[in-house]
This record gives sequence, C-alpha cells and structure tokens, in this order.
Amino acid sequence: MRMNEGVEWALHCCVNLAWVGPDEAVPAAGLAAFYDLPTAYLNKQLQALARAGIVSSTSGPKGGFRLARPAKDITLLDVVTAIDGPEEAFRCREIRRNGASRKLPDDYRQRCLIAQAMREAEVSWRRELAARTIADIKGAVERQAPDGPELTRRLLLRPPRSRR
Amino acid sequence: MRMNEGVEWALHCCVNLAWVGPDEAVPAAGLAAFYDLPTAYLNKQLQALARAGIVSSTSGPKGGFRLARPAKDITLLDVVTAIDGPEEAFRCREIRRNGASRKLPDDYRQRCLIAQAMREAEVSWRRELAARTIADIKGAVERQAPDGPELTRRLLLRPPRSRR
DNA sequence: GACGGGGTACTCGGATAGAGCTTGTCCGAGTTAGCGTGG
DNA sequence: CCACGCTAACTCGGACAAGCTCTATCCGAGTACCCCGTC
Repeated sequence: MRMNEGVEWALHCCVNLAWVGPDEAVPAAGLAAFYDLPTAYLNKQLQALARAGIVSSTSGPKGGFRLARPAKDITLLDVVTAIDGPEEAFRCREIRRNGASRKLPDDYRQRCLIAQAMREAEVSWRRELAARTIADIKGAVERQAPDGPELTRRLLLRPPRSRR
Repeated sequence: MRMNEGVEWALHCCVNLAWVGPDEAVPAAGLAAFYDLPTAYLNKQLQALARAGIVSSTSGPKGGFRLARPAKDITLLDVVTAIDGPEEAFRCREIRRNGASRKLPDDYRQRCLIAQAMREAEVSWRRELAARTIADIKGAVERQAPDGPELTRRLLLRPPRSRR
C-alpha cells in the first residue's frame, strides 16, 4: 500500500501558498523550482487541488495558484482526498458470496465483520487527518523558524525562469 | 491508495483456519474453492502468511495450511503487514532539502512536521488494527450465526476435486 | 499375517508473464499584461 | 497626455507515453500415504 507521492508535494505547496497569501498567485513552475520537482507533473497535482476547490487557478501572466479559502479551513484530509482519491484503501469484494461458501446460512453473510473492522481503522486514520489543518502546520513551523516564512515568500515571488 | 486485495482473502482464510483448528491442515485449493479464488495466487498469499509465522505449511497428501498460533494471538495488523508489507503508506521524500528551498535556514528543515502528522495518523490506524484479533472476529461471527462454523468446517474438510 | 520398500499422487514454493495504476511529458487554448499608436 | 487596441508571452489544462507494482499462472521439489511383494 503506497500513497500517491504527490500528496507530500501538495501539502508542502499548500503551506507555502498560505505564507504567500491570497493576493498573489504562484505559478506551478515557481513551486516546482522551490523543491526541484517536475513542473508538469506538479501542475497536474495542483489541478487536482483546484478541482477539489482547495486552490484557485488563474491563467496568463501573473497567474498561478493561490489558496481558495483560509488555511484553517483546509484539513490534511482534504488534500489527501483531492490527490489520492476518495476511495478507501481496503475494499470488501464480498468474496464470501462466491464459491462453496454460498452454501452457508444467510445470516452468516449478513454483514462482513472483517470489512467493518477494517473500515473502523480507516475512519480512525481519517479522523486524525481531519483534525489537523494547513494552518496548524503553518503555525508550528513558524514557531520552529520564525524567519522561514518571509524567506519563502521572497523566493516564491521572484521565481527563476524555469528549471525544467 | 489501494490495499493489496489479498489482505481480504488472508483474513477470511485465517478465520476459517481458526474454525478448522490446529489438528487438520487445509490445502490452498480447498480455501480457494470455498471463495472461488484463483488457487495459485491464493497460495502465494498464504506463503506470505507462512513466512510471517502466522500459519504453518506442510507438504504432501493431507498437507496444507493451519494456524501457527492461537487465534487470539493473531491481530489484524499482523495479517495486513504480512500481505501488504511493513512500509508506511506515506513516505517522506524530504523534498524540502532540494531546489531553492535549501536556501532556507537549517532549523526550518529540522523536522518535517507534515511527515510527523501523517505518521501519527497512520499510527492511529495501526493501533486500531492491532487491537483486534482473529479470535475477536471469529467470536463475533459465531454470535451472529451459531451454525456457520460447523458448516464451514465440513465444507473445508471435504474439498471438491478442484475448480481451476 | 506382519513388515519393509517403492511408486504415486498430492502439496507447497519460487520463478516467470500480463494488466492496471502511478508517474512523467508534451503541446494547445485561454488570458492578461504591456506596448505602441492614434486622437 | 490619455485611451484604446493589438501583440506576445505566460499560464493552466487536458491528452498522450513509460515505468513499476499488483495480479495471475505455471512447473518443479519435496513429502507422506498407500499398495504390493516378501519373509
């Protein structure tokens, strides 16, 4: 089980966009240069965030991406769902309805308790992610390095021409 | 993010093996026929369980698989780890050490708080899975359908010749 | 009748192909800023 | 000097390939059982 690698990229980008603020848009090329990532592929991930309503995109010069709502209203689960898809990791295929097991009494197959247990574990995971917002991460990093945000802002608003 | 499909198969098989008991071995073909699964592939998954020490395997006639230890000592996490691998879903690639971001002060890159948050969520998921055992599932199903176990036992101990 | 040996059928186990999804790349449509021109 | 239109560059957006993991299959090694022959 491996999560989409773009989730890490998207989370970092969201924190950076929170520092830049909603007045300036940052193009995908700028964010890609910031972490040395493939521009086009990062663009694809940001598109997914735009479709999910997490960021808003504008075309043309001075265009790019910016947060579509306050950082405190964007949970980690929102980002993970946007990039990695809404489907659960464990999918019950109801295998117990096939083969010889269909000879068993119906009430045996009423509810799949295995699927239920797996689902509860995933709910716990989701709950944990939904409890943390981009603003939480942002605040924690600021306490760790107070001058980081300002430097990030400066680097992102004067992007190099392009690296890829 | 999609979990290995064999996890569902392995969990069902473990519950069934718990009903059969440690005195009789059930061949992979029998379990496959029970759920109409591809025999060779299910065998591969059971091999993984054997490598993890969850089941023990014996060759030859009257051979097959059986639980290697009491069902109460096999957690769902044990099975998931054996089939799906021990690696975490979210893997921090430390992208913030590449590109322009390396201009940032060192203490900004001290600990990746994003990776930490993602890890905590996964720990929560694992804790939930580690809290449930095969015996728990087995007991809950028995309360739901008291005669299911005996029928399952009978079906598994007289497997049809082969279906695939 | 009892014992021993060989054959046979059955089982797992690992090595080997095929499919689907993730990753990566490319080029086109749309938009906006800036500049040049005319009033 | 100001306003307007055009051009050109820049941006996103979706369509198009490559790599890798998961899925699926096959055949060989090993083993226990069973039958047969012999004592």
